Amino acid sequence: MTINIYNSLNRSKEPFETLEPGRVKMYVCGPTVYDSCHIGHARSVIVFDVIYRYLTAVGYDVTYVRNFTDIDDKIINRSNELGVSPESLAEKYIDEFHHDMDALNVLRPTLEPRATDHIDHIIRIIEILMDKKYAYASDGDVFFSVDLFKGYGKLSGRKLDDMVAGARVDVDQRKKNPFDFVLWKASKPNEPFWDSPWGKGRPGWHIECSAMSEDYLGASFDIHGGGKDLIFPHHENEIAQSEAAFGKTFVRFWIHNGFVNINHEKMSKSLGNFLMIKDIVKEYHPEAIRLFLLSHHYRSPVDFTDQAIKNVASGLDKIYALLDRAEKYLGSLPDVNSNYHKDVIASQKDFWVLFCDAMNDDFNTAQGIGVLFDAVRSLNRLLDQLDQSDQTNETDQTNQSDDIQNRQIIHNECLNILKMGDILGLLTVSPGAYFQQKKESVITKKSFDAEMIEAMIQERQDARKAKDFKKADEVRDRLKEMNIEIEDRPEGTIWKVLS
RNA sequence: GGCGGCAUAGCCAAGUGGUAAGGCAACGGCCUGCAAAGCCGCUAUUCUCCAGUUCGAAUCUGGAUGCCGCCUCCA
Repeated sequence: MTINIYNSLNRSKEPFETLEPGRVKMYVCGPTVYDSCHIGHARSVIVFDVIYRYLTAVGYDVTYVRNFTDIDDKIINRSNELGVSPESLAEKYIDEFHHDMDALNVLRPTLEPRATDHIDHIIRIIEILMDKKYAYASDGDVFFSVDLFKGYGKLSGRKLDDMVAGARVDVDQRKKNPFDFVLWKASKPNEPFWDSPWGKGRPGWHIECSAMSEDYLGASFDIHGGGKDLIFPHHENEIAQSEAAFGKTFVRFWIHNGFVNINHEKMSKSLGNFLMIKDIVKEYHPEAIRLFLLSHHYRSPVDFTDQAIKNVASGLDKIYALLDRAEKYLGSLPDVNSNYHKDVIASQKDFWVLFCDAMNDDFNTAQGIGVLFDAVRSLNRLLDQLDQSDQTNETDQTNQSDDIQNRQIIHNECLNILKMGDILGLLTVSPGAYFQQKKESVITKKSFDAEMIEAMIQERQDARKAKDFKKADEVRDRLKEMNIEIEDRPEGTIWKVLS
């Protein structure tokens, strides 16, 4: 089995090979903790969450590091505005980040280091760069000299000569080249600072990632990820610093996710259209948000609209409804938490293998979700057939052995579906809990009374028994207006909330 | 100005040389008192347009048009 990954460094898909057999070392740029997380953060975090889950599931021992940038101009500015310390501001948003991501079923990485815990390490790397003459100091600031690093521009495809210096920003006159960037920044009065050989100051933005990745993963590691916007200058500068300091290839595979638009527009401060995670999880099921984000390839842009996510939510209902059917047939659903990576190599092309084929092709979750729905349809079809034969056949010996066989098939197919869900971070609750949760949310939101709904359903049942179908249909129409749909099942009438 | 990306049905979206997955929506059928759910069928002779390479192109090349991102310590 080979996983092909699109490597931003070479702009092509390449077979994934690790530095150490069976081990993956992965670093993903985490948030600067000065504000609440929005849907764009969610996408990045979820994309790499799925990559982490998949690599682990197929048997890799993955060390996944995702940092917090907890010292930075934006944090300082914000804390000044609010009159709180930068530390407490960072702490607050780290808590909120965890809270949001937990709500979205995101697994915690192996390590979540913070920049401020690595100041000594940062200073050491800057000293190495000073010794090697890649860096120069000026008035307490330290800059990296891009002209001296031969590979500068190799990730972003930029050539220093082609770039218009200072096209959009004033050039700092102390820089030897306008694209030189800050490694260490002298602190102004009333700003947080650490002592350094160049005076009191704080790290530049890019150097922290070089320090933390080296600390936990070494000077050379397998995967580095982040949003597309980080390619230049952040990741370009990380490469320059790390490779200049340590003399080794920094990262083998660079993975960058695309952006989220809101109603065809970029999220921006001026438009005021930032969609915060804490707000959308109130409106939509967290798994609907995941399914929505993962139904697009991770490198493509995603356009978030109410209609789009509602459509996806209908699809999620469909999967849970199937699981509900299967659970009733089997008595209980298979346990997906059992160790399953060993059976990845299947003798035939079952849905799990097809799903893995999709994932192996640059983590193509959109295609994988297609396979998931194929599996759902296939299992529904089988259950339909069994329902029909139940009605026509009497029990005899052959039926009993068929029954055992059918249960086995349904169990396996169901397990495949749950395994796919496990990789995508979906289908993590029981079908009963899922539909119950939807009911409760509509009851709370619209202040409906569950007992009232039950009473209406009973009213309709009574009317049906009396063959008063006109009245029965009226009751059903009234429920429909309340966004509630009923289903007459063999075991009784149930109701559910429309997405 | 430099660099990069995208354009596939009513909508969303896979597919990167071998004859168009999947979801949502619509319509027809089975089922049902009628519905709903589920299943079956139907829905792009065709992938923005033009030219080229090829036995063969949504996929490769050149050009046109449209949209978007980065070059601002924005995921």
